[in-house]
Amino acid sequence: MPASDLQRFKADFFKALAHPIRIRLLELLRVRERSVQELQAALGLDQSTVSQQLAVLRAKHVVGARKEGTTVRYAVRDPLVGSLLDLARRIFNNQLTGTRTMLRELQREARRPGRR
Amino acid sequence: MPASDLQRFKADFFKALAHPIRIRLLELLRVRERSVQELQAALGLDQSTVSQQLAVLRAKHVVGARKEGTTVRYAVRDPLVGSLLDLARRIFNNQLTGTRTMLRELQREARRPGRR
DNA sequence: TGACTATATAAGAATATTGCTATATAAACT
DNA sequence: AGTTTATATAGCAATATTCTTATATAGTCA
Repeated sequence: MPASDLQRFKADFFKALAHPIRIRLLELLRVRERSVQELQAALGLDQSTVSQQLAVLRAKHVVGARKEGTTVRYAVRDPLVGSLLDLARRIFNNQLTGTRTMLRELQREARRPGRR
Repeated sequence: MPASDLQRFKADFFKALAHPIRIRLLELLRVRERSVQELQAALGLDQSTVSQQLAVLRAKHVVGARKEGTTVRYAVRDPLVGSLLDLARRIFNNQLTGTRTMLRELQREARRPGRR
């Protein structure tokens, strides 16, 4: 596999996570397996939307589906995906903290103008 | 911040990683700070392309830029991004292993047909 | 078989991202 | 001031993703 293929593969994986609905689906699925109905109800979205976004996650092998009678249960395929989301959460937290800090800093500057 | 905004924020972060060139940039930058020129040379891409993709990473606050005379040096803003890439690498590895295993399994089935 | 339920997929307009090429800005140097 | 070097951005066609609505499939049960 040429290196460029590998980068494309990696990019595709991140692309799978790059949608608000898919993030919410994964945050539910990382806890436990769930049927499409459950997901649909939990997110207040219509069936088609949920099914489509699950299809994207399935195509990238992030989740797996298990058919049971007429319902299909989805689950995260690799528990490391959960860790990835946790790590991402820590990064977001740093970013937001940075932003808030910067805002506070800006306000401080405004209160003592020209002090540099 | 409503929950949906947060999910959009998270999705945007992953979107920043969802491009082969940006992955390669980050893999270089996680080692150390680099100028646009260095990145350009290392990846064999033209100036405009590199600058554009860096702009995407900058917009999502994944990297930061530091101007030094006429050159601009980029760096990853949060070292956790490096950890994230490592974790992602482990996930890819599991996936590919799975694929290879499946391929091997398929071949095994072909050799003993109808054995189910 | 027919109706019902759960899920998947198709089709196409709306929107966003990419890839190119050209141009702009800004610092340093003559 | 004019030129060179490093970087950024604009403009726009090509491509990919998303959203919405409609339809298809497949299992279950009367």
